[in-house]
Amino acid sequence: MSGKRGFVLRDALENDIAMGLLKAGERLDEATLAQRFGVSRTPIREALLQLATTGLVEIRPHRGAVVAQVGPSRLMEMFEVMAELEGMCGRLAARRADGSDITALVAAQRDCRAAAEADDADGYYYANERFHHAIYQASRNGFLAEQATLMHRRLKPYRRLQLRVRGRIRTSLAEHDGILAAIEQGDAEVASTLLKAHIIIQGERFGDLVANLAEHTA
Amino acid sequence: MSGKRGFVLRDALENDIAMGLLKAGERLDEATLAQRFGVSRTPIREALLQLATTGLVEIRPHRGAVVAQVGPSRLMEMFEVMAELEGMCGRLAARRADGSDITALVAAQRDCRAAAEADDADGYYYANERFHHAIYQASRNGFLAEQATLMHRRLKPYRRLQLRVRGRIRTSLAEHDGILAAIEQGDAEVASTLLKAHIIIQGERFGDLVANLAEHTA
DNA sequence: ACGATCTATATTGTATACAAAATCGTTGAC
DNA sequence: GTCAACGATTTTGTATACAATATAGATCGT
Repeated sequence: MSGKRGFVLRDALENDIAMGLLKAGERLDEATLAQRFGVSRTPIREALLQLATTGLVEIRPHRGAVVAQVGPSRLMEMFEVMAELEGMCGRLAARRADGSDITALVAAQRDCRAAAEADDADGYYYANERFHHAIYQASRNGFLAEQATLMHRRLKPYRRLQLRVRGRIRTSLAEHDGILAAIEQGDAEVASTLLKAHIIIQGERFGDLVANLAEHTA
Repeated sequence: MSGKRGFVLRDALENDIAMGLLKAGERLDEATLAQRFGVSRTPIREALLQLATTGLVEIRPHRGAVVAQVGPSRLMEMFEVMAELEGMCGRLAARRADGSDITALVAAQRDCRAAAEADDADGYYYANERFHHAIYQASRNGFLAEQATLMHRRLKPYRRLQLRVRGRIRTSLAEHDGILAAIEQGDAEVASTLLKAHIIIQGERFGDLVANLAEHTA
């Protein structure tokens, strides 16, 4: 009863968390999940274990798994680290990017602009993802690219929310222009600084969002 | 037949890899490991999965797990990232460290000096570990501290080897002095720069070691 | 009536049984 | 004699069965 082998389950759960289908703090019952995906508990447990290792869920011994609670302060910490990693990618990219890297970056930024002008939030989301991934690649440090991609995935759920913030897309696009220019010109420190700011701003914006939300629900 | 629950197995395997008991590229047979630890395959599989997620072993579908092959170039990439993370820890520590953080740092450095003067390589290894961990803590970014600790663990096997290099301990100790001073004085950029260099040098030294080894075996 | 302890239930953790896939050895053809 | 294809064996992947622990409910005592 399954072609659902390996990484598929993990991705599915990851996506459900990213999409908000599984809310933070929610219990992840193995039997229920097993039934829902039509597999036994074993592969479910393996998927949960992987998600726990990457920090998306928390497993307490004999007490089951829950979607990881990431409070605002923890989230800020994560964005702080992400900013540093992206800054590093940018710095290395400025030094090491070759023709094909630049081509990919320019193409991604073109898509970003198109989506922005069409007011297509989802489209911008994906184009933005490609843009950043292109920077990771351009760093010419495969390990760094992997780490950055992992972090990116972990922050996905929170990033997604705050793209809806009014005017954010336009600002983001402008920031991309600056970053792209710095990388093209090989200006490592500027590229790093701009990228760091680009990410940190997202964290701060998210902080505002959370504060707002807390106010409304309180 | 077991109080070996949870993280114990993972730690044991991790340690075996770090100690070189399990060589890079070596196959990790589930049945054999199960017998060796006196447990069934299930917890072994869980441990391997976790190690795979952190990158210490590689699992190829239906083809079993092997200790991850880290070539010299890959290793350099990892040290490059580690250097950036440590640099970040240092920068934040210089800004945010409080009295207890400084106390821990000074104590760790005292132990380092004692071990160095006694020519105790193992002792220095552990004191050095405490010193760096103290910096992670002092960054006052819990997430960053976790990430840095994880990276540290991943590089453990390689770090250990190159501490034997002649004169490295003395140099390392001197570098610690500079780093400690910068953090105490709150000089964020100096702390960051010194720490980055401190780590990168290790990567380069290891590069020399590998080159030397390759020469001898070729 | 409130609280604590003991028991029943449910859920996680581990072991075993079974299925699917890959490896290795053998056999057969050219 | 070499290479390829087939089959036997080994090993991974999944399901189920069993054991251990935590949770919740009920009973008893104060």
